[in-house]
This record gives sequence, structure tokens and C-alpha cells, in this order.
Amino acid sequence: MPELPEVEVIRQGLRPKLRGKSLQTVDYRCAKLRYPIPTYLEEQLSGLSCQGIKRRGKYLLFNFENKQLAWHLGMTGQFRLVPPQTPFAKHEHIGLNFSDNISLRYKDTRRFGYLDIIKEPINTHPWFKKMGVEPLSDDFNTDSFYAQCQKRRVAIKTLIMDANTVVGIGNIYAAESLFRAGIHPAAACASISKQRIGRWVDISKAVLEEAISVGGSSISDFIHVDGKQGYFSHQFKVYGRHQQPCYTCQQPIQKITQTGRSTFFCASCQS
DNA sequence: AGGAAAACCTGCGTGC
DNA sequence: TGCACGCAGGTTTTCC
Repeated sequence: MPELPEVEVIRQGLRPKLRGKSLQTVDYRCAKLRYPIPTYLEEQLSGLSCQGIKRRGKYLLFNFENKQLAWHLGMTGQFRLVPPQTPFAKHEHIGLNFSDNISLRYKDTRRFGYLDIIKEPINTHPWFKKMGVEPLSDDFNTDSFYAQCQKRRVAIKTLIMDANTVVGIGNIYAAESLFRAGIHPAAACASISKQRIGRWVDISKAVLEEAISVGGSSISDFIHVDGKQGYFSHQFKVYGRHQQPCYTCQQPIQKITQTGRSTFFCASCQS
């Protein structure tokens, strides 16, 4: 489901409600998501307080004193906060019960999500070791990304979705940022001028920030912790608009497949 | 190097 | 009504 903006919106929704609360018990309704769900959550975390929630790429990192609970939401992961006695909904797989009668419930229809407790520094863990730069950080800039482009022979859309290069940009924001930058998704990344790469870097940051500010993109089942929707889907220019007229030039939006994923673009506005 | 395909899983829309 | 098929915000693995 969620790309960087959606995960960030979830983080911002959860953080004020969980900060300072201590974990008490854990309810399981399922043994396995993408990987087996750790059975030692309660044993290792009970009595510890959640001191904050960070995000790295599309992962949420719940900070429990000397341990981090890393959680990836896959395609359809959602959180909500309810009283612990609330019955489990369909596809609600885990409940983390905190002090003050708060239960963090995780629902994941397709069960592509995964989680684990990480005790070592995050950068040494296999999930994070090879991760690329955060797109909203100053380390992601024209010089650094142009250098990455020159080293690779893949299409630009493939590169910007490569989490070992830059994290958090998935299928929606790849398509939307390339359209806004006027760059064809199948262009060889090394063939694009530094000026155009720089334009895309600036636009990608602006698109991600705008999406966060309007609560992310609610397509199909993305919702906030409080059940509200995000509105960035109303700003889509190309994603999901196959055969509909481009808002700029009226030509039909094209759909192709790149590395197994659908790509939407305007053939006349993007080159 | 990198691409294609399959794997993990459920639900929904479409077409016959 | 039912069934087959394709498709969906992600990531990993395996095989050319």
C-alpha cells in the first residue's frame, strides 16, 4: 500500500497517541504475514514505553527504550487505535495493548507486511543495510542523484523506485513526479541531462511534501489512523488514468509495463 | 548488470 | 449466478 507519504502520515497520526505509553500485552490473530510474526513481542517489549516513532523509507520504527520495533506495511497494511476489548475486525492480525486502554491494531488484507524487533543499530540490519537516501533530506540533491544516474543503465522509473538508490518512492509517486518533470519513464537514466535530473529531484520533493500535507493518497483502502482519507489521489495527473485525456495536452494517457509494474505517462508531455 | 517472472495473499472488477 | 482472469501503494528470490 503505502509509499513514503502514506507511511509518514500514519507516523504523524500514531506518534502523539502512543508516545509515553507502555506496552503491556500482545494479541495475535494470525501467525504469519509475509514472514512469521515474532512470538516474542510481549516477552521482549512489555513494560517498555514507546518513546517515539520514526520512519526510514517505508518502514515505521517504534522506539522502545533500547529496542526498535520495525514495521513494514506491505501493500495493504493499516493501523488503528481502539480500546483493547474491541473485537478484531476481518484481516486484523495483531493488537499491541498499551497503558491507558489503548490497543494498536494492525490490519493487512494481503498480508505482505512484516515486522521485527531490532536491537542493533538500524543501519546494520539486513532490511536497512543497503538502503538508499531519504528523498526529503539534503543528501538527496541534483549532484548526488545525477551521479547515481550516470552509474546505471536502467530506465529512470526503475531507478527512482529502487530503494537501494532512493527510498520511499513507489509506483504512484514515480509516475506523478516524472509527469510533472516532463521526463519519459522509459528514458535511460544515464541519458538524461543534469538539468532535467535536477528538475525531477526538486519536483519529487515537492510532490512528496504536498502529498504528506494533504494526508497521502487514498486509493482502494489507505486510511489514516483516525479513519480519515488522504486527498492526494485527487491530484493524480497520470496514475490510473489510462486512455483518459492528459490534463495538459488532451492526448490519451499511456500505460506500459516496466519491471512488472504498470507505468502511466503522457507520450507527448514526457520525453 | 539487469530484466523477467514468480513468490507471498486477498479482493474486486470484467467478460463470457 | 458462477467461473476464469487480470489487476492492485511492495519486496525478495530465482532464473536467464
